[in-house]
Amino acid sequence: MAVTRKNNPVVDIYEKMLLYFGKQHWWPATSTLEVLVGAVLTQNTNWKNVEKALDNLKQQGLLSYEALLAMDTCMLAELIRPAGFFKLKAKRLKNLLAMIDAEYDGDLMLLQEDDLSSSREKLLGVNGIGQETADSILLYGFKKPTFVVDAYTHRIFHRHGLVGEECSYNELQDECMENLPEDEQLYNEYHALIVQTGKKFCKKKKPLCESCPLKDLL
DNA sequence: CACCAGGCAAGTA
DNA sequence: TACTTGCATGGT
Repeated sequence: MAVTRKNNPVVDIYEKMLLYFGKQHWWPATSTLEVLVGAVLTQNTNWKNVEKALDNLKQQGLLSYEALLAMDTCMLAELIRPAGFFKLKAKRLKNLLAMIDAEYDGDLMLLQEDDLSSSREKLLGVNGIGQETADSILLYGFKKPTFVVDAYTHRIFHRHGLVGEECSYNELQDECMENLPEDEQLYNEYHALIVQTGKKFCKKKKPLCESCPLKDLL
């Protein structure tokens, strides 16, 4: 009975979200580098604030690998101020650029063309790049088939009894990837839809919402 | 006013 | 290892 797939809540959640919101076509960026920068800037930060920071860089024509590498860290911090944690994130961006410079000769394409596991390890080795940021870069920047897990994923999956309260990033990621075909486009939409659903229906203070499209799956 | 946002690392015991 | 705290702006 290999062809018959039993009822799969991970798939059900996806289909409900897709039906409600439609395709998201992430990541909202016009270059690979913009994905990397946005991935760091959005750490524990509302995307609206990230957009302001990105606009500052764009308006100055400074959203490029070369410009950011050459830029003084204090100046970078001021430009990204609206994104919050700006001094910290300026350093983190510099750390990322320095890694690309040292490990890939400053060539973003070499990082992108590296093996998934190898490039993931390199990203995780950067101070300031954790698992979610690394996976966001790999999936949305480099189109690699890795699943991005975030706080909303944890909240929603736990609410639906799919994972425990104290489950790790890897456990949650495995739960997702084991129940879905290895498909970069699917992972792309899935995480984007989780974020949309989370923002609209699964805030911390609002554990349950009548109009949530996932309500009848509980 | 309090609370939250598309996390991560460092400090403490 | 297992908690706790710092980082910071801007929206609701």
